[in-house]
Amino acid sequence: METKKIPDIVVARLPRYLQVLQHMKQEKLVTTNSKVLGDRLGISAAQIRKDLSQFGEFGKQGTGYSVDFLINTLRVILNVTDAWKIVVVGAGDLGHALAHYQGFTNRGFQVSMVFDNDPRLIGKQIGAFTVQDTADLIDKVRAAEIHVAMLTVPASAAQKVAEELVKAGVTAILSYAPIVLNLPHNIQVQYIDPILQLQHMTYYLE
Amino acid sequence: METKKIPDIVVARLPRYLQVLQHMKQEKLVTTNSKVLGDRLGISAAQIRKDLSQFGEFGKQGTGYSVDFLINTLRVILNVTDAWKIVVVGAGDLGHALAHYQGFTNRGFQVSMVFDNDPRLIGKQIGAFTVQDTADLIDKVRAAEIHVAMLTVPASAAQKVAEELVKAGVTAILSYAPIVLNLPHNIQVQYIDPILQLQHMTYYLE
DNA sequence: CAAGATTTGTGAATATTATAGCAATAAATT
DNA sequence: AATTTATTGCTATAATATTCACAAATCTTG
Repeated sequence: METKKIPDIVVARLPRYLQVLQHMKQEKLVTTNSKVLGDRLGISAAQIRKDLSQFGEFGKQGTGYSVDFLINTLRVILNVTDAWKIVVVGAGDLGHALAHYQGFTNRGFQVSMVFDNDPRLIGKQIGAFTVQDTADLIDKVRAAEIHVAMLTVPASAAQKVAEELVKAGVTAILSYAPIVLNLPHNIQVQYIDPILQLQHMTYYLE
Repeated sequence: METKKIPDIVVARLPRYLQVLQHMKQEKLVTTNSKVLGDRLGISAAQIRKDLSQFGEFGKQGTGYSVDFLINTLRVILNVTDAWKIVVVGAGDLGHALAHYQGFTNRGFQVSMVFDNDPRLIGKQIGAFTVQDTADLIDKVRAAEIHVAMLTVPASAAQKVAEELVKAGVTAILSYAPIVLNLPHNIQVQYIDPILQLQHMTYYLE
């Protein structure tokens, strides 16, 4: 093992490995190997071994990998051993969907607060959460020490809200707004825009 | 210009270029250049020029690119000059959000049908759509000649529904289910799983 | 317990992707 | 109209990423 700078493209694959391993665990598989993992992911076995070898030696020759051990290892590497609190800003359909989604807990996250600036939504209940006024966002998010946010406001509001989140101490933002956010370099930003992925596919259609 | 095989990684960037160009058009910008585009996208100017040059010569030395012309060109390349009809399967919160979303039309898509297998949802109205029974999916999607689908059913149902979509003639699927689908090679598949992106970011957090 | 079958981790070889740099061209300026 | 400035498209180069292939380690089988 060599602890140099790990390429980001490798880091990006680790969550997928973890996802498949957690499915394997549900299927009661106790051990696996790079060939099987690769087949499930559409990735070569060599790549999986190389990626993992960046972080240590987790397998055993002749046998492969312990599913449980590799899950735990990847959770440590990806920093999701505990659940990160998440703030959702934007209580529209998408915010609703995220606030209701049951899949976060066993993958390292938990929605903790939901905000919106629409008076018709403020105070309303969404599952376990009461929609709070975005005007109070900075104070409340800072007080709760939340560092991860999901942004589901309209594109026109996204930049402003993102800046408020940063002021509140958030350092990782997953934005569903179809615009490029302009934020300090130390802030992690990822985007979800289904249309980008649809257009990627239509390129290959007749 | 050389029409060899275009690398997929280049194709994946084109929708982002188109997105930014459409914003520029809204801002009434008439021309732009690789430097400005690159700054907005966090990509080098050379890369943008190189990517575009794979498809032809669209710029003018000393001036840059016409925003309108480049938008039209990218729409042709990405095959989104007309609007693709989309079927949404799964009428939960996420399906609702997608059915209501106003952003598809001017980017090459239009939701046309919504399905679910839950008797409590079938027949219900979601915006302009009546939720239809998944039992009728194959016939109705085939009859409507829909080739693009968004899958928002629970993970446990996703593989089965995806196979039905393929039988119905769908060749591009955007899946929100957090599992890897197993489908014929000629089917385009893309995934949206916010947790993968959250975990990618937490790797870099303290 | 020896022989054969597996499977890892990794250095070396290949392949792919990104960047640098510049001739060519167009526009702006004097 | 000559000079300067801006910007493309593209070739050459550099940087990254992937795959190959094999010694070493472990398990399986007779």
